Amino acid sequence: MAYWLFKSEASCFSYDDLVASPGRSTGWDGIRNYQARNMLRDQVKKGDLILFYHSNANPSGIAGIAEVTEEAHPDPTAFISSEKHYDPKSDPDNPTWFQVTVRAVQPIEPLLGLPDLRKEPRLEGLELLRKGSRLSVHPVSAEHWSVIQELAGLDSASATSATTSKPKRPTRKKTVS
DNA sequence: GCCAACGTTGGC
DNA sequence: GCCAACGTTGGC
Repeated sequence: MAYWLFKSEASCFSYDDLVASPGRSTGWDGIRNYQARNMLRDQVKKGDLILFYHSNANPSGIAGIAEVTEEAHPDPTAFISSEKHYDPKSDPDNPTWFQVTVRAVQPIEPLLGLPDLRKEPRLEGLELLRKGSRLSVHPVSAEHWSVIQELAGLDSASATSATTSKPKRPTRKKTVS
């Protein structure tokens, strides 16, 4: 199980928007950067946990936790000409761009602001905090994850309970999509 | 392959 | 809105 940070412009799609989505879930579409694409496509796995970061926001910061519910599949918005992130060069038979599906797990209220993250010495090395960093999908180490849970006032038990307290069911094929 | 021009991201 | 830092594009 791995940890990630996903950025979203809050005015475009916020954590509240995710919570309000059907099934508290959405396809993480619109990624058009190869480095981020490669991680989405190759490394982000079902069950991984995500820090949902509001960029270009007032204030910017981590607004909640989400989880990966479906691994990489082609990003349909790349093929729709009316979409903002339409890419005419992407071939449906050999897609360039991918998305994963994510579901809201736990909001962080109040949001854990960027200045709070910057002043925590234990978060040194977090990609988000690197000068000039623009990567909208990147890994978070288990150590950094744990520090952020603490700063957010979530102990690791409560953060995982949201995913582990669900009734266990035998694995089965999806019947509805 | 180099690199200048341009577009985008994202903090402030 | 400003601007620094990146990523991409395209001429050569």
